[in-house]
This record gives sequence, C-alpha cells and structure tokens, in this order.
Amino acid sequence: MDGGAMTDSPHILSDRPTEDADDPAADGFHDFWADAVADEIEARDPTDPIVIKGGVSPSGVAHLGNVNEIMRGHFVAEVLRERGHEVRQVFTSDDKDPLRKLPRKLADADGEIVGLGDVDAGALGRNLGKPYTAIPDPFGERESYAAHFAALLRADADRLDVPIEMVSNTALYADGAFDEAIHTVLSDLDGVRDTLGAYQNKVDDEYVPFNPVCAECGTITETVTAVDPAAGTVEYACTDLEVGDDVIEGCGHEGTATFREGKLPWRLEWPAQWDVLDIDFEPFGKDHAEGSWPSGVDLARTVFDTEPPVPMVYEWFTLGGETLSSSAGNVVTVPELLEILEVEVVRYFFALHPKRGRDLDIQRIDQLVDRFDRFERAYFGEVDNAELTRFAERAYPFVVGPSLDRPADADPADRIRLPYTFAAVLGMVEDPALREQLARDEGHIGDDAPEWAVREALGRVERARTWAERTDNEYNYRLQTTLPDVDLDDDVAAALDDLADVVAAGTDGEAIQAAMYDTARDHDVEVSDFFEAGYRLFFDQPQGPRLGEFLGDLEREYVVSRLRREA
RNA sequence: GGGCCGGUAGCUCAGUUAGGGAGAGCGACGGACUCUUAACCCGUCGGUCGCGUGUUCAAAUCGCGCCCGGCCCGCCA
Repeated sequence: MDGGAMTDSPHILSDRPTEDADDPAADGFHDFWADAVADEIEARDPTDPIVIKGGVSPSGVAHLGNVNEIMRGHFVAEVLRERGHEVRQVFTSDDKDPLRKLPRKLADADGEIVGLGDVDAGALGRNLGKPYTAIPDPFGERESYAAHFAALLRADADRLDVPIEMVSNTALYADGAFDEAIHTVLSDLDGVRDTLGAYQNKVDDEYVPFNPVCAECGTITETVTAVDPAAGTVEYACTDLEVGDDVIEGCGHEGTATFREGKLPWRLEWPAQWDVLDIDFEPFGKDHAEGSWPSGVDLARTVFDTEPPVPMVYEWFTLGGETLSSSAGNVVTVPELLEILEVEVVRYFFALHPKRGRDLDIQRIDQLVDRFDRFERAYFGEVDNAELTRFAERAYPFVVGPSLDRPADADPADRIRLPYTFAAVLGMVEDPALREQLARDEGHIGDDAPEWAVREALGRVERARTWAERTDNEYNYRLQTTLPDVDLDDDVAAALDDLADVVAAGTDGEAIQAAMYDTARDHDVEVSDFFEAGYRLFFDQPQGPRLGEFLGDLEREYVVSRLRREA
C-alpha cells in the first residue's frame, strides 16, 4: 500500500473528512448523506455523464436487500442531477456467473416467492455450472434464468420510480467490451498474480484469471492450459468445478476459447467493469468492503491503469431481527412491501443513513410509517426539531419522488396522512364512503381538504388493511356483512334488544357507548361480557375497536337489525 | 488470531463529520371522554449514550484499552 491507502477506505461516511484546503467541494457538514457522497464524486472532477453503478448476481429472489444497490445509488444520482450534472445509473446483472447451486426459493414474474417444487427444478439441476444466461427461465417466460431475474430487478426499480439502465454482463463479453481488459490481464499474468496474490492465497504461478465456457458442455471451466493474448485465445480443459463441498463435473473436453467465450473471475471482473463502463461511483454491501474492494482498487491501478470509483459501504439490514435469507424464507420483495406501504415510505427507508444497521419489522411497520409521517411533517415545518427538520428539508424532495398524482395547482402542504394504525381501523369496514366518513368524523380530514389529498389519505387504508391481514394482528377485524353464528345468554340477548331500541331511536356514537354500560347494568350482565357479545355480532371476534362510537358511524338500520340478530 | 464497521430508553431510531441542552415516536403506566374495551386528547415513568480510562473548563461525540455483534481475512459473488 502506498500513501494513497488512507483515502482508499470505502467507509467514506464514517471516516473523518480529509483536510484539503484546495478542495472546494469539501465544504463541511451535510444533513443528507447523499450530499457528502456527491461531494466526494465532484472532488474527482468527473466528466459528464457521471456514471453510477450497482450490481447483483442473479439469485432466486430479488429481495429488499438488493434494493440497496438501486436506491442508494439513486439518491446520489438525484443529488448530482440537482447540482447540474448529467447522470447515468447503470445496474449490472452479473449473469455470466455460473449457477453454483440450486436456489431454494424463486420469485415469479410478479415477485411472488415460490418453492423449487413449483417450477421445472430438473432443468435447473441439469444446468449447474453454466452461466445464468445459458439456463432456461424456470418459469418458461423469458429467454433465460438471467433474463427472468433481471426483469424482476427492473420491475422493482420501476415500482420505486428509479430510472436505471440494466446491463447484462454476458452481453458485455459477447460484444467484446471486455476484450481489451482481458487482453491486458493475460498479457501481464505475472503482474496480475503479484497484485492479486497479495489478497488471495489461491493465486500461484499457475493461476490464470480467465474462465472459459466449455464449448462442449457449456459449463464455466477453471483450467486454462495456455494463453495467446495476441491471438485473443486461451486453451482450456473442462475439469471438475469445486463448489463448496460439492463438485460440478467437467466433461473433459479440451478446446480453444476466445475472450468472448469466457469470463474474468469476480476479483478482476469488478475493476474491469469500472474501467469499461467508466464508473464514477458505486455503493456496495459490507461484505465487499474488506475483500474485493481493496484488491479491486489495487488491480484497477496496477493492471487496468484506471482510478477506482468513489465507494460507499452500506450496512445490511435485518428483517424482523433476522438476517435476510431466501432459503429460510426470511425475505420480503418490493411488490410485497408496496402492498402495505406507500412508495415514498419505502424510499424513505433507504434515505436513512447507510452506515446504520437497521431492522425492518413487518409486524410493526406502523412505526416506520409513523417516522416517515413525522419526517414529512418536519419538511413542512410542523415539527419542533431542528435536526430532523434540516434533514427533512434536504432529503424529503428526493424521497417523495415523481410518482405523486396530484393536480398542477395542488399545494403539497395540504396532504393528509392518516395515522397508520387508524387507517388499519378504517380497514375493518369495506365501504370506501364509510371509511371516508369515519376519517372525517375523527377530524383527520378537514371540510376544506382537496379531493386529491383525500384520495391519497384513503389510499393508506387498503395498505394498512393488507398489513393487518398479513400479520393477523390486533387490527385484523372485519365488519361482518352477515350475522355470525353466536350463542347468547337470555339476559345478554335482552340487553342487546334494549340497546337496539336505543339505537333505533336515533343516537350518536358516544351515546351508544354510554348506553352499552347502562343496558348491561340494567340486565345484570357483566360489561365485559356485553362488549364481547357486541364484538362477536359485528366482527365475529371477542374483541375489537371502541365499539359504541364505531357503531354510531355505521348505517342505523344495519346496526339495529344486527343487534336484534335479525340479519 | 488479524482488519473493518456498528453498539444511544422495553422497541424502532435521531443526534457522532464541527466537543457545550440526552432527544423523538411507539410501548408501558396513569388520566380524560357520563363509560375497565385498543382510533383521538393530556400526563408520567423510562437511558452509567456497551465498559474503563485519558485529553479538556466541558465528551454520546476526540485518543487509548477492553466487551459484545456483524462482515472480511478460504472458494464464490
């Protein structure tokens, strides 16, 4: 390592800023981390378009962890665009990698997670060791497994309003984009071995960093017997491929491959991508921070004669306190999340500081929404907290994104957010008009609320409803449209009849609530038993929301006949 | 074992880059609403800022040592 090593740490959001009086971009504190990253990029004085990269190897499921690669880069891209730069955000699908083992779970085209039993698993098993782009789509829809997976990521980016350019690694090889890089590597084998050997023990005097695809069986091979950089070819033997404890058998074929008929190993492929795609910035997970990043930096400079991009390490997050694991089923996809959260809430989650380990807890997703709502209120100057307000003023415009469907003359400050758990309560009734009425009665929607704001506010109800159902939590009650099957004591039944009379006479929710207590006492019924009877009649459950006021908002005929057990 | 990154209230987190008030929401508890029944309102409780130590008039924040967790240091990505 030379003197530049100090600045090669990928932890640019943790390190103390380097003192550099000549650097006009290093202008100190930022409330939004993406600004600090953008400073680093601008300090390199890059030429437009600035290119931001993310990348992922096709696995079975595009889960929310992969979204880090998309969203972290996106916020930086947007900040740079605001500063007047042209920015491209590319996303490489590292799809020339071989399928090394069968995934336990797959996501279908809609993002729904399915097991291997639901697809043609045998087709996958027969293709172990082959590039993802050479394996049929298990769902039979796209041209390959890789294409299927890339389409999932593309769809997720679209759903999150992030414009990305998908780049197939296989296509880059096929088009010859890597030809020069491979030529460079194979022309200086000693140099590459020296550099890479400092990071990887497997690199010895025999090591050739190029993996041809066997012309006979199509698997990726690791045994190169001769190289001819000038001719642009290598000689190889299709030997066994060790994958963890397993072995993918080679066919024994010996042949010649061009640079377009193979791939670089990851440690070299990554810096080669930086060079070929002219990457200025790349966020990556902490697993890369101490492994491939330092070696990539070194290889970029010593082998490819290029400067590595500005890095940024993000912490992984957990789901319900556990690490994400598609095989263990502990994953959540973007489509799933968007069934319970507005897009802006998901984007907000990724606008939070990348260096913080975070837990996404579906059971208590209302907490995340509450925090978003507060963040939004801070943007509109409604929260007495200077720090939060500074962060919100900077980050909120990037978080809400372009997706809001509002009239041109809408004042964003007029937006309405129903508290998420209240929205879940409204989700107990199905009728949209009744939902709105309840929200108005509770004062969440004012008389002068614009139509678009009401529509947006009520959009949360269905999401909260889905959440309640999916987690089967204390909001998962459903107003019963038909009379549930309930056994009632005679005195409870008599009390219900009395209560029905009170409601029939016309009274408001508060009075109904009061009448419930009075009626119960009149009939010598335990108050709790009486409430339970009410909950069973209306929700087919022993508990529920504050009942009297809830009933007061429902249609009177319906309430009366239900209390009388008539319908 | 070595390196890197984290550790702030029961939970989720802000604050750490530039040293000066320890904070928010939720939960819990209590109250209010003629009313033990979950939405809304008011209030209270709740933290040795992982531990120790040093520097400083002053440390969650800076230095050093340690503890705990994650990642990397094999392969692969």
